[in-house]
Amino acid sequence: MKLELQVKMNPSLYLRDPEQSELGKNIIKHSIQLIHDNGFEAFTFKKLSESIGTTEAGVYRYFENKHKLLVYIISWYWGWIQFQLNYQTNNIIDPVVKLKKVITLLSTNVEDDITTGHLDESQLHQILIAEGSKGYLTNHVGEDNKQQFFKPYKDLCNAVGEIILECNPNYKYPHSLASTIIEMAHLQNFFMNNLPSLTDFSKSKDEKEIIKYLEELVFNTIRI
Amino acid sequence: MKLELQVKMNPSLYLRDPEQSELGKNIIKHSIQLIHDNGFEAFTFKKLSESIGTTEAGVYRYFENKHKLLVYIISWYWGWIQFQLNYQTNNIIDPVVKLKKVITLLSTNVEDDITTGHLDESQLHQILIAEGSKGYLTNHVGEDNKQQFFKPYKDLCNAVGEIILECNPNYKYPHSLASTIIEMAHLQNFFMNNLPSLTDFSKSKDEKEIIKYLEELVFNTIRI
DNA sequence: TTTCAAATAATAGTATTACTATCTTAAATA
DNA sequence: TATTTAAGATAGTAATACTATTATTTGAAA
Repeated sequence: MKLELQVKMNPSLYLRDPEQSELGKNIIKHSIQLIHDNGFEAFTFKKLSESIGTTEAGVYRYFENKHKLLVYIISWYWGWIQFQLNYQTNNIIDPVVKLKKVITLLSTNVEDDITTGHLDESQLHQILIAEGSKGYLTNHVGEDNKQQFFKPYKDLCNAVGEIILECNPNYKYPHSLASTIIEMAHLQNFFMNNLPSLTDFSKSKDEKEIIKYLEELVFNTIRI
Repeated sequence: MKLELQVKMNPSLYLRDPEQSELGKNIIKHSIQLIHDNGFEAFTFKKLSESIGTTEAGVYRYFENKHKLLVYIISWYWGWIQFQLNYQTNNIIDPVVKLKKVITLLSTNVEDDITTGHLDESQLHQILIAEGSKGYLTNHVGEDNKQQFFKPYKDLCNAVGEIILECNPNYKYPHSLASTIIEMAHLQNFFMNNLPSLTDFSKSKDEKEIIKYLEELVFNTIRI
């Protein structure tokens, strides 16, 4: 059985809800494809519209600019990860097992029953690795934050922080450790594949190594 | 006494060596100012040339494009940090003390005798926090890497990895831990000031808190 | 002292990017 | 049937990211 998952998005991110029309869905789908293939810098609304078979103006009716479209995609991803986290850790009592699940979830492309139909979650994971930080590394991060653009990321960070506290209620830096896990799950992957000497995974190039590294880091840090 | 420090730069980064002329030095100086003030996205060679009082073509004689100029600045910064590391840990025997010095060096703007005359190292530190990862998060990271653009970063990562191994010769992930320290020293600072709920430093907004967090993380991880 | 090469300044121009505006057509809805 | 609404088609603009050309200055070698 396949289930459809709807992630609720911040309406300030778009001008017209892309989930509500074929063109909208195509904008998201082709954006993911293009950003994945050529990177965010090379991505333009012109190329996107050509790839869809519509006009630039057509895209601009949905998104004000490409940055908001990127943040939309990133938000969707974090919402999806949040759902996966809840789903996969549901009914698990041991917080250590939970935290291990989280680390694995953040570090790998898990194939799953829960699908969204039109989106390629594996490509999304790759986009997050290479472009995720560009969502907030701007000079307008303050205004974006006021508009709640980063709420899904913060919610996830809080949820992971909660699990950390379940493991060790006295640990003083649950949020920082959570954001460290999330960011490093992606960055060590990027380094492993692109600048391998910044990691110790160059031989195997295996995500499992990243998981082992992060587990050791986390559980030693909180002294489990 | 003030000493002049020359950082040796990769010649593939520039067309004409900016250290060898007044215009060149002005390009670097004003680039740092503009990128610091408005961010890398808003930075253009047009604005830069206007700020210097030269023409766009004048800047293009020194740098092929703004990305190479950014990587130049980043490389210079890591070269300078490498020097600071060697200088500050010189004659220290205890590797734990050394590693603590490194964490402090990466997390703060240390005022120092060693100066470069025309560059503002404190602004550089801010640029690295907000723009550092944009140096390698591109779709041409592979080619840039082949041209050794990231050597200063790798050298630093190796040096930190060496100190980690001095602390615990059996630790399995010295490079990954080193890149984690370097990246997190910057990212936790960015989060603290821009997305504070991703950290546990929101009350004090004090770099010393980041140092404490990283020290605990590192020394628990390597089990000291 | 001349001369000659190199750096710089001044100016112009192009392709692409990041938009905005307008007008028409097609489809859905009341 | 009338009327919104979305989408398509087309045009246009300011800014960006360059390249090219020519003229002027400058400093070092002959």
